[in-house]
Amino acid sequence: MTNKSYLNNLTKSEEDYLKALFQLLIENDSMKVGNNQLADYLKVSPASTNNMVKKLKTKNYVINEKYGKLDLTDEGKSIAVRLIRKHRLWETFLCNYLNFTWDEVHDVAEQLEHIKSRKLIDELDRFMDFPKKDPHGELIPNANGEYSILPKVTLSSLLEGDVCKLIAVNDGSVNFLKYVSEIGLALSSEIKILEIREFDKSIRIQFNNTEETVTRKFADNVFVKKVV
Amino acid sequence: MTNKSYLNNLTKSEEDYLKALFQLLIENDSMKVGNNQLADYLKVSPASTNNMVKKLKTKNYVINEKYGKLDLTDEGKSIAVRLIRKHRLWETFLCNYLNFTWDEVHDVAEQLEHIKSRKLIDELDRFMDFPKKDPHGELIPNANGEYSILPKVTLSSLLEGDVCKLIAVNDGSVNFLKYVSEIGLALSSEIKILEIREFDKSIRIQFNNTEETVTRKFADNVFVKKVV
DNA sequence: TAAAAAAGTTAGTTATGACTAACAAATCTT
DNA sequence: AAGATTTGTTAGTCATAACTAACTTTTTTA
Repeated sequence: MTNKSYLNNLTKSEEDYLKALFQLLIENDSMKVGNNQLADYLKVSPASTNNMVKKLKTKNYVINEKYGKLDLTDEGKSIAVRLIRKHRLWETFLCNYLNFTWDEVHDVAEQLEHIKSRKLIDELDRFMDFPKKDPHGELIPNANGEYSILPKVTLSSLLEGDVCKLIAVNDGSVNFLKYVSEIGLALSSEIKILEIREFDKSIRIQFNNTEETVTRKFADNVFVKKVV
Repeated sequence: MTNKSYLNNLTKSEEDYLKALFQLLIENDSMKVGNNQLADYLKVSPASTNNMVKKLKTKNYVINEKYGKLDLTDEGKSIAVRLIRKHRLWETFLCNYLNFTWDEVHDVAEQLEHIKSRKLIDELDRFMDFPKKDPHGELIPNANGEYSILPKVTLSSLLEGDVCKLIAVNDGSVNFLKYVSEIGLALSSEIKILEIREFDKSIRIQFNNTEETVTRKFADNVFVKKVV
């Protein structure tokens, strides 16, 4: 048996930790995720995290030596990817069929991703005709757990005069997502960098015949593909 | 504020107890549901039930005096009805859109009914164009919690020569549901009672140009509307 | 109606997964 | 390299919700 992770019966908490660790590992380019960092991310005390890490270590999902950094086993990764698949498929369903907006989907998808049924998620995938991307532009892992990661070029990494296309946004903050829609940005919008102000690194951009000034922090959460 | 029950934050367990009690009260014609009966139904020890009943009493969902029978407050009923609404809408979705069969839906719907989002369930309802009945023939409460109960005439209560239409089946047992589909019965099937055998109360029935003998126990779980 | 059975309750235990407080190890800083 | 800071660990507590075992009340039935 190569991979039976989809029939493991993990608690909601265990799943949350595995997914969080997976996402931190990606954000940090697979290097050095610490216990407290994970605690922070999950808004939980370091002691709780330490406990859970021990548990997940005995279950062979997490690799960690005392006072050392955290990593996931292949099993652990596989579970995390399945959770991300479920999360993104549900988000897609909520947006495309149930009239949810960008900023409303996250909380509900957090609940739905813990529903245990292989058939449910694979049928949902089929029902939507195997979507490739979720409403935030993130790639959806397929039923075999194959997972590609979008190369994350932030808007803030570009230079004056560059032109790019919005391919994804960070879905961590409801307020950010609302803001993005309010100013009229959407996936695939073409954005031109007009000016980067030295003083506060704020950026004047142009899109859809509009001009707008955004902060550096904003631009850090917008992922783009350079066009020119 | 007349009714805000949909924003109460109950645990999965609390919800399970309320729904179970509601269903037992209906089965027993609203009379005399006991602690141990509830324990039995939920496959849990009487001590656990006793504990939870106390908790739900202080929260004003359950009515019960020491050594007395159990009942639900209006609040309690309202929560239970919302759970039943969610359960039946999800079952309908799974059957009609995700290729689930009769016997596969129950377990997944048990999980889905605990997802907390008013918008999710109301939009799902709209998406399916406000279905009236779930795949087992049971009525789906509407968004205002209005709930009608099917008059439950069992197949076993009819007499020789009667003709009836199958309107619902008990969804408690996977094996029963599989059996129903296997012999070719479905909602709206017209059934004629050919003979009731005195010896073991087994019943010879005719439907779709087939004849079949079913047991009394089987007939107890098939709900019909008398036609002739 | 008194004994037996059934139903309900209480007390005490367990597992999960949070928490705080106190402590230990590792890493910065100068 | 020593002290300070950050990071990680341990011990002990709490709430939830299950359990068993022992006990009490109610109901049945002989």
